Amino acid sequence: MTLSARSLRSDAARNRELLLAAAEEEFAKRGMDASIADIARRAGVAKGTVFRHFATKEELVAVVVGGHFVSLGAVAGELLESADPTGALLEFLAVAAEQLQHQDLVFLQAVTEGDSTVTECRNQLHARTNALVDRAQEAGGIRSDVTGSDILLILCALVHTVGLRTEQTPDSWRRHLIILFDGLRPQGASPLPGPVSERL
Amino acid sequence: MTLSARSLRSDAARNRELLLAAAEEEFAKRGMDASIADIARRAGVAKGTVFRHFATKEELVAVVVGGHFVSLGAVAGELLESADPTGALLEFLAVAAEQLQHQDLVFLQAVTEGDSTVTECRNQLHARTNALVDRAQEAGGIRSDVTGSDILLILCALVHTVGLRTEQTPDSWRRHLIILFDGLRPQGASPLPGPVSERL
Amino acid sequence: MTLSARSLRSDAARNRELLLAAAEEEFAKRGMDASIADIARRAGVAKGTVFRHFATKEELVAVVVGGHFVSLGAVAGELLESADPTGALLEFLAVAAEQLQHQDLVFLQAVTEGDSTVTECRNQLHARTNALVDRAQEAGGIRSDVTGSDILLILCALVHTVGLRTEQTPDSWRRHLIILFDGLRPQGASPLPGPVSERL
Amino acid sequence: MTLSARSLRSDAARNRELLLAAAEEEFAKRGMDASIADIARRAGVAKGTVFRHFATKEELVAVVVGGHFVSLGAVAGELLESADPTGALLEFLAVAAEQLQHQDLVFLQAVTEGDSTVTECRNQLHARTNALVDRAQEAGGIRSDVTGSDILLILCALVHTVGLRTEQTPDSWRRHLIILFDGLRPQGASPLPGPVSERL
DNA sequence: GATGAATGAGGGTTCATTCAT
DNA sequence: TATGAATGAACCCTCATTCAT
Repeated sequence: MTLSARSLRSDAARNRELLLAAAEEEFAKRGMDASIADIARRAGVAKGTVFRHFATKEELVAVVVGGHFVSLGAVAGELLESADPTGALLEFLAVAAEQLQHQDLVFLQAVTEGDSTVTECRNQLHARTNALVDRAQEAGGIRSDVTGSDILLILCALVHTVGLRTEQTPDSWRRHLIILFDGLRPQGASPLPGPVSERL
Repeated sequence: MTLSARSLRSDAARNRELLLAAAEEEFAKRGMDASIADIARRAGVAKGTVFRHFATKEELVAVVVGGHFVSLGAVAGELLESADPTGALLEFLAVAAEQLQHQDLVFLQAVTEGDSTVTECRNQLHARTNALVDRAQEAGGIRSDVTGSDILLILCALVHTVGLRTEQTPDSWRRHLIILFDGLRPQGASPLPGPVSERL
Repeated sequence: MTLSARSLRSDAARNRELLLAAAEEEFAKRGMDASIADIARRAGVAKGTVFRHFATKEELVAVVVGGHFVSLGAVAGELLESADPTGALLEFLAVAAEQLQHQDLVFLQAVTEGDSTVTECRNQLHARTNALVDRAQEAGGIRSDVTGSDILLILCALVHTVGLRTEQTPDSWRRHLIILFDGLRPQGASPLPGPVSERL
Repeated sequence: MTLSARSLRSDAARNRELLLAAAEEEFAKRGMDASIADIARRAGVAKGTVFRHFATKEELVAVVVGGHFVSLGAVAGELLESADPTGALLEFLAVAAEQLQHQDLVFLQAVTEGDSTVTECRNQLHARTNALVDRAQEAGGIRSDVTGSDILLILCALVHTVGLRTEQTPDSWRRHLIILFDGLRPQGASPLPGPVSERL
């Protein structure tokens, strides 16, 4: 009974994963203009099934975006244990960029504004990124006038351009990430104007 | 008749400008989701008039985006005369960012893919940016492994985030631009992987 | 086995009652717009269970409506024994109105058109109401040109308005019922045009 | 020019009338469940055209319902000039019932709750009906404990049943109207409980 | 050239109904 | 028998685009 109950649910769970994967790809391609119909088609389910799993298109976006925040937060959490603070920050950026390659968090986040679950995930990611930055700064690895918010924002921005150039130079963001990182070095850093807000 | 023909033409020209200005503002606010109806309303003309001037919404976008390319190209052209190559590049970035503040070229460009006029404008902008970069590199002002494409792309990416954070820290891109520029310094630059394509 | 079979059956019977009660309330609140999902939720069962008991939403409506017919028919049956024919009719109307207060039979019946069970129940109610009317007419209590159909129809109509005015004057139908009854008096009654059909 | 402008508008005006007529019929048949698609089809226009004329389904309902209020109000207004107050009230009821034959105002009004234009129309109708009733009462033609609200409500209720019985006895409401009117006679009227609200 | 009415495809969402478990 | 996941038709509504005037 438990088994059958579980297997029933596992079908549903499978659809949920298919839907999230499909949504990920469709949102990556078309942003919020991705249609529920396309997502359903890609997942191989009927349109109605989408709404069984996610009450609203916005909720679907929130889950997708929230998932990224959680996942990035986990990466940051692990790297906070690293013995090499500066290297940890660099690795965080690399891993994060790799992971975000197909998503434009900055863009999709706009839709999610106000969803408390997503906000929470984001805040945690934020806190951890700030911690990573703090440690790198204390170690003298990066300039002291930069914040975690700056870095996350730039990171998202860089990744944003990926989708548009896939066929040509899908890896250009790697170059740009290094330029960014070089811009974070403390030696000879130019002074920055006004602070960035704490929100991502 | 010549008179009336001319006045008609000047009326039409005026409408065209009104429409472009309105489109600029609406696209800035809502991206491609801006509706023709809203643009027409803001321009003070009827919906049908939009299509008399621009066969398609995409064409309207193309003209707006193309306008930005031309305008940025002009800025780059002037700065190519500057006696201070490195300063010229920095200034170009600052002016471009300022100008793009309300437009997301990278985003809107996707729609324009394939429009030959826009491509041409973009190529010119590209060529001039490359020239600016070359001169700065020759002067030893910036690292030698970076291209004009890299810089334009990063610039657009940074500006992309502006719209979403208007109320909080509308100027965060200024901070990020400086970080970018610091990342361009030749001293101790980390090696970059593979080249970026020539296309913007 | 008998035991478990029986317990299953009584569970099913219980669910059936729960569903009918839930349907009654939901239909009262939202008419035919009440959703199966809401009814199931209110009854505390799964959606699928609704369809095990009632093949169709229409069938569920038919059973609910039929139940009212049966119940009203029973009331009429009892009152046929009364020693005061005119008082019996008045009481019938009062009791019926009270009972229908939350249901719009005339409305819901439209959906039931053609269901033979409901038709049967309705015919019985009809017959008994006609009998009540006949007796009252013989006793000289009400005008002779009115039929049971007239009265049932008017009754349903009056009750129909109840739902819409709940907060304001939930009892206005009591006033209207009396006006109706006064209209039934034989003294000085105006002649009525053409007969009403026998169907409710 | 005025001519052409007007003819353009007259096409639109024609569609508007076609739509209102179609809406009238569809709402009569299915109440609020009438679909925009059906209304458009019946009017012979595309779905989108409905929304050009009426921003919302509710607005369409409001216009239809409001139209009835206005029209009934006009009838009442004329009859207020009559030399025979009691006859005027009877005629008002007859004309109103005739006109409402295919509409269930009480039902559709629920949707319109809160629309200020409709409310205004309804209030005027209300005021005039009250005036008709007052005059009939002063003339001793009808019982003194009844209000215009009572009468309108009953009238709508009676008419409500029409639609459901079209094929059988479409005119049964004529019978019921007379019964209602007989119930309004002052002689031997039974006392009515609590007052009805002023709102229709 | 300009207008704005008309079109119709497509979008998000709901819901009765079916069916595997 | 009961469950609840899946389906797909239908709904209201938006919007780029066309066209008669």
